[in-house]
Amino acid sequence: MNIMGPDTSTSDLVAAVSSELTPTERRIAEAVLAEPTLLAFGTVSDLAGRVGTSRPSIVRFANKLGFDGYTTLQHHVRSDLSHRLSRPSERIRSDGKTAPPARDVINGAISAVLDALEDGRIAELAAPVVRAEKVWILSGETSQAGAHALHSGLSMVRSGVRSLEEHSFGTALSDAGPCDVVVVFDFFRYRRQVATAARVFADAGVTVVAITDSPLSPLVELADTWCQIEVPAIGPFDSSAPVVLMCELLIADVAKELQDDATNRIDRIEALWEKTEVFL
Amino acid sequence: MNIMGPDTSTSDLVAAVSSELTPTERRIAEAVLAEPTLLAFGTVSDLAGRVGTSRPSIVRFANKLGFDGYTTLQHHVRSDLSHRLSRPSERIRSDGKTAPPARDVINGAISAVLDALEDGRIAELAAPVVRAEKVWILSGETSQAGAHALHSGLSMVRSGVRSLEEHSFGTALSDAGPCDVVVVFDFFRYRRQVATAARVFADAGVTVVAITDSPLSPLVELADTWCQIEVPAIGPFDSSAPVVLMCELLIADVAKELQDDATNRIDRIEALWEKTEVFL
DNA sequence: CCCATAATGTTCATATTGTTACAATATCAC
DNA sequence: GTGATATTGTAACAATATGAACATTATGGG
Repeated sequence: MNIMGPDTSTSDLVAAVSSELTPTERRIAEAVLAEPTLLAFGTVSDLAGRVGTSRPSIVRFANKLGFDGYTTLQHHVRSDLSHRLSRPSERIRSDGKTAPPARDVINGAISAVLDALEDGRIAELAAPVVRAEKVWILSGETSQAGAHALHSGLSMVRSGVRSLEEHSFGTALSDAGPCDVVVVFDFFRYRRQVATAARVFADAGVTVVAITDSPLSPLVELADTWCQIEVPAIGPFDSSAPVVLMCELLIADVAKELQDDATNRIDRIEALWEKTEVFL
Repeated sequence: MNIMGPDTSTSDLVAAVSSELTPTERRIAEAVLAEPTLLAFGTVSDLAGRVGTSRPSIVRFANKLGFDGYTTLQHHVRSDLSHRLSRPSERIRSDGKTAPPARDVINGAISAVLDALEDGRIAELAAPVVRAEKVWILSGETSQAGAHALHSGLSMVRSGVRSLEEHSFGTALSDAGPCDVVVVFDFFRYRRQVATAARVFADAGVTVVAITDSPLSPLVELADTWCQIEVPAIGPFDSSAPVVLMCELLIADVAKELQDDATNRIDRIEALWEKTEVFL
């Protein structure tokens, strides 16, 4: 018998025993996780057919989850499902009700990013990054998440990507030239260091791509291209999710432009990973 | 055969023929409407027993609704139900012969995060982080963005937050004790290093909080609490935006729990920034 | 009241279900 | 290799499902 409560979801059920699953049982688990209604509606034969195994294997799977048969497991799943159906919070019907405001703000910001970068807008930002000899990344402390995402992603598709730590501005700057590009992040409470560093880059002839939250940002006047990002608040902090998303879209576009160069690079990295067995 | 489309709800179905229902059929209709899962889950006998009638009456009821048997009616109800059950993020895939637009996939994943962490779910994840003496953060190369966001955010609200770099596992591990918590990130192509390191933590009695993409993840069995995150693809890469968002929600909740401690800490950091004139 | 007809219940054939016991196969330590 | 063990598939069975033909009961107009 299963020790877990009556309201345990399918995922939790599977999770509890995920380590001791045999190969076929794992396939069964994957199937029922991918299509949750299979367990609730399907018969043993249905499942066996779907997974491509025999009926007893399905029953044994149910046993391993802690039930004394498929029927019992199905009962559990069904009661859990109808339980969720009756709860109003699980709005399966229409989203007509009041959605929590935080949710709207976040969704809005994400949508805004997708809107802003539709069509050719990403390309405008990506173009200099594609062409650049070296790509510098510059950010304040609060917008590091985006910078970090950009750095690691961009490194996958091209070489010469370098992040600027707050202290090493000086040494790094001496390497920068007019064929380079700097991507600068800064948001509302604009940081002096970032702004001044960006200016130095600009003066050195480096193309400046700015990611910021307002046309009034000090970065905008320095920038050759720039992009506005809405920064929603999550609790006491600013969310970097929109920035991260933007960076990822940018990376994808750069990869697309670089075409073979990028894929070759990715393939090499992948091959290296395979060889050193980093994956399970 | 029924003339209505495949997505007609149960209520519409009975409404269409409500005028020509016999008394017992009407009772059946009432029962079915009162408890929608009856049709989806129950057998003919179940329903007959519930309504207090004979099995053939149920079949005839199905016929009157326009189906050629109970089985067909049940299929209809089930497909309608599973359609409604599937969250918007999944609905996209099911519709798709054409590849779903990136926008929807991303929005879906973001919504899924917000759904998954509704109610008290975040609190469950946050609680150990609040209580912990030290908080370790562990992640593979591809999920660094989330780890980074968590590290920098969490450092704002509490002390003793430490990230694990891939090389310094050994030294760091010797410091970890049973009062600590480790937050582990890993997604689909699960990395050997992360899994083994997590295991070492778990064996040392450290509370393991896992952020991963499937209950079948190797992290789940080690975890005391875990959280499932959908990882959408952006171009050739996986997006970390959902993970980042999740981390930020987590941080906000930890901050809320720590209340005064956190605000004091934030104030001190802010004051320091002011004094060193980091802002413009 | 009586009959025609609608409504419902009973019985049964057939198919399919879930389950168990057993055989075959693959896996792995030695 | 070889034997022990774990994993999966096959065959058999009792129980149950559905749907159809038939029997029964209720209903309402003449």
